[in-house]
Amino acid sequence: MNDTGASKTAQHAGLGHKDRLRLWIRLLRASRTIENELRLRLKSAFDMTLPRFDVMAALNREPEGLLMSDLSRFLLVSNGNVTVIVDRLVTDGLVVRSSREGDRRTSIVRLTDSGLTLFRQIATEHEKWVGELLGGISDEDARHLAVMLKSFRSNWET
Amino acid sequence: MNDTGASKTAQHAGLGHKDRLRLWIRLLRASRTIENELRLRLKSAFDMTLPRFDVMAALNREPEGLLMSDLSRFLLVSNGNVTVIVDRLVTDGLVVRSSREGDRRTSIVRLTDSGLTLFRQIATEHEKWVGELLGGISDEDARHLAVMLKSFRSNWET
DNA sequence: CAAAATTATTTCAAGTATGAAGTTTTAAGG
DNA sequence: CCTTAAAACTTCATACTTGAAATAATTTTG
Repeated sequence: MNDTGASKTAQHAGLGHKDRLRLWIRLLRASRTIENELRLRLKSAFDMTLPRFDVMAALNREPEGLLMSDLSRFLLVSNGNVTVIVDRLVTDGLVVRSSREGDRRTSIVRLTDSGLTLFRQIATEHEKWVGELLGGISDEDARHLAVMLKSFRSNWET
Repeated sequence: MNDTGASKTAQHAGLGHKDRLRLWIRLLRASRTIENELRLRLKSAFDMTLPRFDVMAALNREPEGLLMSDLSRFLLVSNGNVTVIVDRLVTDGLVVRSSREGDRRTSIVRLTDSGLTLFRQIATEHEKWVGELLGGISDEDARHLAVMLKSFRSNWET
């Protein structure tokens, strides 16, 4: 089972790289698989796209609203991207931009009432879907995984 | 540490859903973070995009070449998408479509010599980057994670 | 305070991405 | 055979995404 026995502490370059590469590929495939399935279901059940739902979910967490740059940072997508998605949600009446006292560069983005209503409907189903899609992972593993994924970031983000 | 004690076998609906949702969000954030960083580095070091590199990596695994539909299935992206990316790689001389005896609908896609040379250069760096970005995860955790992520899929893919 | 730097956002070109519709070719049924 | 169905792609309209450049407002500095 053990190879050289040096693997566990092989920080001195290159040895664990193959394992990490395999892990990255699996991580990517898992997240693409889930994302594809969620996209399909959102489309067919609610005529909603994933990026729009993501923005609504972020706004739902902050009843006070968020700046465009907050959305960009939180969702890990570019500024220009957020602009387009929010524009579309505004057109659909699900979201509003309200101007802010003291800083005319920014505007705060909030869910409208109908946006909130719709979000809650979708979120209920969405949560079930995720529960189902990740159902093959035990509760214990799920928690373990979540902890690992939470902490990995701080190690290289100077 | 334990709450009710019923969590481990709570298959009867709804209970683990919140945990799974959190896990999904972390999974998505982790993979977006890594993807964003890799995209940046590929661009600045090799003027290469991630989708093109993904196609080249898939082709590298199969010296015999792959059908368009094989690429689509393996990379989990649509047919139309693969067409565009491969078109671009052909234009750049990194890949060729060669027609096939016996079935004129299909063509086999392969790396060219220069495609293979370039891929190997990039892959070396790419592997280091991934090793670095996932370096915060111990070897043991990395293996554990990889196993979990490999098997989760079969549970709902009827 | 005025100039310079910073911050927040939008605009734009280029590149992905999907899913549906269309084309060409092959396989299956009769 | 010849029609029908199926398979493998490509094309197209629409939507998302990035990163760079442009705009506008605020803050910092000399």
